[in-house]
Amino acid sequence: MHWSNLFIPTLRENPTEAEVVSHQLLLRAGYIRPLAAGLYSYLFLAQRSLRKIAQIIREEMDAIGAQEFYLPEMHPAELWRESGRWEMMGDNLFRLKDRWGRDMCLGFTEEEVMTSIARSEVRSYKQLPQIWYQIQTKFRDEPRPKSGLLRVREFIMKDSYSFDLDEAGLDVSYQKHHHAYCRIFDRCGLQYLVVEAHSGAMGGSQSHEFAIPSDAGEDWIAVCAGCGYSANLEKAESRPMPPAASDPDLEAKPEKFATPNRKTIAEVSEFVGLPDSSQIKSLVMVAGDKPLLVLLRGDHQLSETKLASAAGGEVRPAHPEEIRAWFGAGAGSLGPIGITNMEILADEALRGRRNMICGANEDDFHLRHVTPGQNFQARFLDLRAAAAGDGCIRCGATLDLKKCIEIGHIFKLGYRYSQSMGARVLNAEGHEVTPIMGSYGIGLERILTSAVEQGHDKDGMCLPPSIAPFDVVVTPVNFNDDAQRRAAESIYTQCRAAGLDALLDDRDERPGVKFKDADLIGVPFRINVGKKLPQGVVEVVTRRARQSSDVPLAEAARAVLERKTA
RNA sequence: CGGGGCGUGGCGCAGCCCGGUAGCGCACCUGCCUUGGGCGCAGGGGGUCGGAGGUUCAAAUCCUCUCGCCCCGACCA
Repeated sequence: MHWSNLFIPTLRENPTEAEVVSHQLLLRAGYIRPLAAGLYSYLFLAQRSLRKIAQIIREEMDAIGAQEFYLPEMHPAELWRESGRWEMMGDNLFRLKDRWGRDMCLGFTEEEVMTSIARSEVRSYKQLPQIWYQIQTKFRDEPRPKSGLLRVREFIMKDSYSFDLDEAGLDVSYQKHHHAYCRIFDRCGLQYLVVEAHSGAMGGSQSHEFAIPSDAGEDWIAVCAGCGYSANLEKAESRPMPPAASDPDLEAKPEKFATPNRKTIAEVSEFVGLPDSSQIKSLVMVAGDKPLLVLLRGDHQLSETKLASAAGGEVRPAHPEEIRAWFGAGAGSLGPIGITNMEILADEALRGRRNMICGANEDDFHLRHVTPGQNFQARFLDLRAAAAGDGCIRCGATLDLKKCIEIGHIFKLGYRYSQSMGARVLNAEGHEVTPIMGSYGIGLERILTSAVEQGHDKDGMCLPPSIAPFDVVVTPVNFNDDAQRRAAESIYTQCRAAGLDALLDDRDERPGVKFKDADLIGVPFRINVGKKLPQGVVEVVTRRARQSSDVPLAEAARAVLERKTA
């Protein structure tokens, strides 16, 4: 294509609203323009890149026997009521009414639609397994869209769904997806982690997340440098660092002492001259309408996800009035001793500890010499969030926390949807059974965004050739020079004949402008046709490495092809 | 939903405190010039100052309300 005819509105300066690099560059390079909060128009370059990403995904999904569908993105509420998600999704679901007043919603994911097709058409185990997918727009009414294309209200997702007769079959479908996802992200030129993930409130037994380490990300991933264990912080287990001070070795009874105006862990620590890890942190949470007293080591943080799993549902912090009513004291003076009106859950890190400090359930008083399991009883389980510096649960090496972008998620759904929506097949014995499902998502824009986050420099993007909008740009340094122009045209034709996505920068601009623009939009290779032309030589420049080499005119296209596939 | 910030030509900003003819850089158009990293010179077009109401002889500027956007937090299979 000829650049002079294209709409590639590059900007010299960064728009102020953009903070993360990928957002700035996608705007500056003329890939996208904002329409409203969390809604972007994908201009020519973005669309080309997304099409390449979609094609890679399509090829790899097809390779595992998945079948592409095209589904409605506007759904009747009835389907969502059947699965229970109409109520569960809350404000995140885009809802609307048709002219007859019937409730509708915009596609969030497609479990309901896929399951409804399966239940009405799939009758026999002989038809299983099935893997169905789509690459379409999804809608989520995010409370806070942010970071360019990273968190938006309308985006493109590849989501697939597997239907199997039994768990062994689901394992196979899951592994196929795991494999396909690795192929997809490899081909997109991304460096990613495969991490154990929380399977969520929707049930499900196993889940992995594909994560791109990046400061722009919103997920925290715990990574072990020793054995490679990695898990989403919502799920990660760890061995805590030992307490900063050893427990006093003495037989003593809990003893009340005054702590005037000391409410926080830090204030009490300073007052008693002991580290945070010598204290018991007491949090009051509410699951449904049931209060829970949650105990952690003073320097640890609660993982609400782990607590929710333990409690079997969503949890929230108790309100100050509730705490006052249940404990007779404020939040700064709580402890487990004497508490009989609610269940007490204690983090594993408190097991075996002795003579610790906790609140006395009386304002401005604490207790010392409190020994878990002796002075109070509790259910011990893993409740704390892993922290950087903790030991790996598998090998003991030090865990690191990395911020990541979640680009893909695979998920054993189990019977959640097939059960509630009544999908049934006959098995080999002629008995009616419920098929087991998996669901598997990839965010297309997040692949592009991650590629920019991982590949950029001060001049712009350095996109991997597989997903860049063009492979190569041919740049005659002086387009008014007839010889250069003719040579550039001929090289451009050569490139196209070689199967390269080529762009000819035929604009009557100064060389600096052309070079800057080419760097900005991230085309992986550039062929400069300039002052060496009289010797029959042009330059092939690799964007990412900023390497330039002289090649004979006739070999320019082949040189790019070699570098692209290298 | 809580906290903070910002809305002035396509983009980046100044002007606002202390009311008095709306400005700068880039981009855009015309001409000349120039051609290896966002040239140079000259001329030119383009703005309901987010919106509504109020105060005032007079509002981009002061007051009230409102809308939008960004950031932090909460939220987020």
